[in-house]
Amino acid sequence: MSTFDKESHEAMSIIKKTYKDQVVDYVYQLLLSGDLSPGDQLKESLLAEQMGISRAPIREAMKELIMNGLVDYRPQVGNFIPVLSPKQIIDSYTTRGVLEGFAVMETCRQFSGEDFEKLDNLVDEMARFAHMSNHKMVVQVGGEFHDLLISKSNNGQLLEYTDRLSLKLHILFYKHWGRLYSPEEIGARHNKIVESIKSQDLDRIEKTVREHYIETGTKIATL
Amino acid sequence: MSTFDKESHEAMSIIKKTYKDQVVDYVYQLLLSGDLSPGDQLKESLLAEQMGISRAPIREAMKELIMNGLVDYRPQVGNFIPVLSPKQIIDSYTTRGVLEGFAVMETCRQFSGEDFEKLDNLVDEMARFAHMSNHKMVVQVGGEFHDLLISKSNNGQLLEYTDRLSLKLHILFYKHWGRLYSPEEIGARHNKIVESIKSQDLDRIEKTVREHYIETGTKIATL
DNA sequence: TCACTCCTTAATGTCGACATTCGACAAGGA
DNA sequence: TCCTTGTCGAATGTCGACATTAAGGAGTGA
Repeated sequence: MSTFDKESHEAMSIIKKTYKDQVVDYVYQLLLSGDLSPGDQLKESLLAEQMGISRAPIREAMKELIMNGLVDYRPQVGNFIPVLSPKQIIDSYTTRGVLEGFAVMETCRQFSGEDFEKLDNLVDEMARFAHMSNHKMVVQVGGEFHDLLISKSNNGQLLEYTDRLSLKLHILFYKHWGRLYSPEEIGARHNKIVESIKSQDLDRIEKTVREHYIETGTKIATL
Repeated sequence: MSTFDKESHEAMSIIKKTYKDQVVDYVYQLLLSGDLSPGDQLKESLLAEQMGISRAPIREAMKELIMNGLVDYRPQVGNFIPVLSPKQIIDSYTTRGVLEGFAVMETCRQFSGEDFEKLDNLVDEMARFAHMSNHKMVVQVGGEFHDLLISKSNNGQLLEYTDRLSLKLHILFYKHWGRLYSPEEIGARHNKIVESIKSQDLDRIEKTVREHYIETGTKIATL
């Protein structure tokens, strides 16, 4: 039907409508490209000038970035890209491990044979891309892996927090993810998670996922 | 010294400075007093008129309320007090239980004899106030109890989320807390937590705190 | 009666200008 | 030298007005 076509067309072309959303994406790009580094200040006037808009939508975007932990706000002073201490890095990853560990544990019985097949394939892909030093694809496939892990949970509150955390950690540290572990280690570490789910041992699952993230955080914190 | 006196005086008198903070507090009061109920819309123009200020600080305040989960934002439509379904209530309490359960478990060895004395006293107080049907004090002492429980944790990321969750749940449901359980049940439920910490059994501690909150959420969800 | 279109209304989204406040640096005195 | 004080610049905080858009009702046709 034409109605559907129209809707899907709109969905494709007008994904970003308000200036606020464009600003958020712009800042994400600045961070991912390295043009913006921890400690840098985001000056509203400067951003407004660069994007050819007023400060109002800039301020709106700042609030969203603050909510997602990608900007530190100091009243009457300004907005800064956060500089995470080693402990703060570990804390963030630990919290993510606590939340996702619970999510996976709680939903472990919903994983089908097809799901396990997908998970195994994703692990293989990660190891293969790691062997080819294609760090970008390692990160992408790793994202799919973790998305599938928590996809069974329908705890909206928990997913809200895990989404925020994974976004924050992705933006701030994705550059390191591909080089943290050897291809063999990457495969082994993620296989460990899949195996724990297959075991249906609740405590083991939760502990495995938790330690996976704590290990990752500890490693990043020591870079 | 006069320097100290001056600082403490300032800290006492100039707590609320910006209009934004005043708006946030104003909305909290509206919620706590019942003048604002789930489903109600917060119209920027109306709030601005009521407080004699412009819409700019109102919008700033909305962002903070959204971040804390006390306002639902619908683009181009407005800001609404969230209407939580029974499942959403349970999800929120479950998530709080997961986070605080981990926090308490991880710090259980730091509780001193003095801490346990305080915890026991707080439980007694709660039961006593419950017997007197002083629901307000039950809630307040309960807050002190839970604050002490997580006070040992220095995981900033985890505390950030637990603070947001406890604030949200307090604002939305504090009215019910005093009447959920009998005085005996209140004492028993909280004693169970203290006893688990005394046992130093990590799994038991985490499980106890978790179930404490899931139970509470389930009970509130059925009201 | 029902469905569709148009229009009005009221809310949010954005703008440019002004007010306020923090931080740094320079000047002065113990 | 160190501490205090005053000034200045630059950034955020706030304002009132205008632009844009979503929701609901009036009106028309079958």
